Amino acid sequence: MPQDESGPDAELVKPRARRGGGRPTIADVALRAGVGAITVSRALREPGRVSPELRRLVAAAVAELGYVPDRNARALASARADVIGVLVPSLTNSVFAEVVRGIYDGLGDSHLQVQIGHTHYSGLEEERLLQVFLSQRPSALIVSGIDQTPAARALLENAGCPVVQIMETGPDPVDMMVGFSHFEGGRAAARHLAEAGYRNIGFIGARMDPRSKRRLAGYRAAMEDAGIFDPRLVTTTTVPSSVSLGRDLFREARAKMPALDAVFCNNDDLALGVLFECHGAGLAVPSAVGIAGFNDLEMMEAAFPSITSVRTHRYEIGRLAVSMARAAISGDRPPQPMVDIGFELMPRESTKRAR
Amino acid sequence: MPQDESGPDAELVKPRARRGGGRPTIADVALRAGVGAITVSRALREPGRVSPELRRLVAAAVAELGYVPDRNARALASARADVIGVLVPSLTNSVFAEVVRGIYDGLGDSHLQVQIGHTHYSGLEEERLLQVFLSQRPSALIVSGIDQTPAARALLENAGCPVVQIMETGPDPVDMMVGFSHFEGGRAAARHLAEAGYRNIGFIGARMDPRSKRRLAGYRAAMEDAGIFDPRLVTTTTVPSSVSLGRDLFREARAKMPALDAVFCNNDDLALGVLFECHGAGLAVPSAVGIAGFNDLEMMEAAFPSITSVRTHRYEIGRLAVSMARAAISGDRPPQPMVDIGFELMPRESTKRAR
DNA sequence: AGCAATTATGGTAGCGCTACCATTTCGCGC
DNA sequence: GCGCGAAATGGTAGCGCTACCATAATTGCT
Repeated sequence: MPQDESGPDAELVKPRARRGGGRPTIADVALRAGVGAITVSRALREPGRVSPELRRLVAAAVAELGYVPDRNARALASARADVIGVLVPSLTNSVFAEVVRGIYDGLGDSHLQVQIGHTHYSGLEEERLLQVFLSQRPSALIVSGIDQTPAARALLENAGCPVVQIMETGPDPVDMMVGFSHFEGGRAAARHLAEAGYRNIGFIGARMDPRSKRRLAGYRAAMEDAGIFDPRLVTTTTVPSSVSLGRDLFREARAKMPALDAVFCNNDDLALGVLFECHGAGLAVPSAVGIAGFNDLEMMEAAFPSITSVRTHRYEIGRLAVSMARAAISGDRPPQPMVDIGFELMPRESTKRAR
Repeated sequence: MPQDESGPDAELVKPRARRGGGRPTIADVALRAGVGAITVSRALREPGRVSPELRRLVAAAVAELGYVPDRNARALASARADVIGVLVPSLTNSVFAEVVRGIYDGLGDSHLQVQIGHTHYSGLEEERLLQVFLSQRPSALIVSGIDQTPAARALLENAGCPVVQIMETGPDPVDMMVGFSHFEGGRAAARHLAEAGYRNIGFIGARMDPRSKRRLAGYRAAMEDAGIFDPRLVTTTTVPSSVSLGRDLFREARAKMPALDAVFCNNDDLALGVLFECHGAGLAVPSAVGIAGFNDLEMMEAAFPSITSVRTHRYEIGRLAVSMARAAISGDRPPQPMVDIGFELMPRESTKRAR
């Protein structure tokens, strides 16, 4: 016990104001409850290991003092921060915004916090952020995609915490995985257009990150199966996606291939742009041009005509990723470390060609 | 100095493996560089206070050992986490997604991290999150809006760190403020519609959070100025905004007021829904119905016809908020603690009524 | 030259918590 | 009755860093 407020040597050793600003500490709670500090710590973290009586005493003292544990001290002492690091390419992409919403919702009443990093679709930035995150000893990591650089992959493998890769499925998970096959998603969309009777089905893609490339590969597979693939049907750019880019790319595609009678778009923003371009150019949808998008954002159903899209379960991916991470943190790893959450083709007016 | 690796009492006091997992610490760097630990600390945080020679030695030792400072230890010792807490209503609202992007970009090369909390438009949730954030002693707080509950307001005033309120301007800032007048934005949009020759100008609003209410008030002021206000022109709901909700509300508005010849929408999602509803119902835009939105998302310009909207500077608000916070953290508060960043009316095809 | 005022550097003592081990208490089987 | 393992509780010693103060080295001034 250091000393009383007016102890004999109060002049000698000035009891300088507590650095922390006078918030109650675990020692204050322990004193008030008449137990050891460690018991307070346990009562808060593993209530099962403390007798009900003491648990009640501690709870009362916590309430009386308005005690709030100091996360920084806890993290330092346990060499583990109650933080889940999340790496996404971008938050303005509403697909990832919904994933992140799912992640937050999945936290529930746990004391975990989320730390978000934006890779801007750059592997190098991803490496850098991983290092920053790891320097905090996170409880878990959630990363987007399966195309990490070798260095990033090594960091993840030695992270010393659960890792969940999201958005995609693949053969070689670092640890756990929740996603779906973009290849199959692309294939399903292209097949749907072919079955609807369209013949010159274009592909329009922006950004062309790895997932977009796999959608393109799926499209190509379906087109080759149907014997109607032609490289001139494909129009892509590395420019980030937008609605107006959809208009531009569609114009470009038609210029290259005037017989174009349908397009499968990389994502829904582009699809919306194509729809507007058709309106502007007086092309009837779906009779003259069929349109299919990817992700099935809310507006696809509300559009006129409503736009066919491949629904992806973004919110659920976020929730599931967190729930798997939480399970792994508490020691019981999910029996199934890889989850293919699938997708759903949503056929709508924009591909109902009158035959 | 505790003891050598094979000191005399190495058997007595087992030098158990370092808890932290063997990462180099500041003491290792100090030893390597031949300086005191505190000098290393200073060389990293305030290089100006260390001689160039030692600075170089320290930098070399850091590089050799791959030293990364432990944020948790730093936060505990300094009673200050290098974290900016950010409270937004929702991240799936792309308006706030862009604010957040601006915030991240505004961090630049500082060592600050961002912690995001979602209030879900709830004052109580905002209070709860503020308490969680404050328990970490953040370096600064950025909160959305000016309508905090009294309890939240008190928390902010005693936060002990810079606080920036964003998205709006108002008379009584907690500390600093970056935003614009939603009232004036709403007024400008309504006035524009009136000047374009529309007479029965409706207001469509979803969610109706405080900012939406102020836009409505601005609309009403403009309408009363023009002598054409009628309460039946206003159609609102507390349901969250969406494109399909825009369609529904517009149908509702027309049912109530068949003479409706224009609408000012709370936001761009609703405006897009109105456009689709017009397409679906065969109503010509802009001749039969004028449409104006709010925020000026990218798709407004790309729509057909392009949609008039009030451009808000969301990304800039985020950037500016961080730069003000950073200035305040380093002691030089911006001379101008309140910034009205304004807005810009973007007149487009959807309100070009042929007269 | 002499001395205060200023720098640059270092030592010490925590920040508030938890890992680790020690101690105590209890119930159980023989 | 006694030993023994399990459960409950506590003490001690840090986790890695920085605030605070002390000391040493330098400067500026009269």
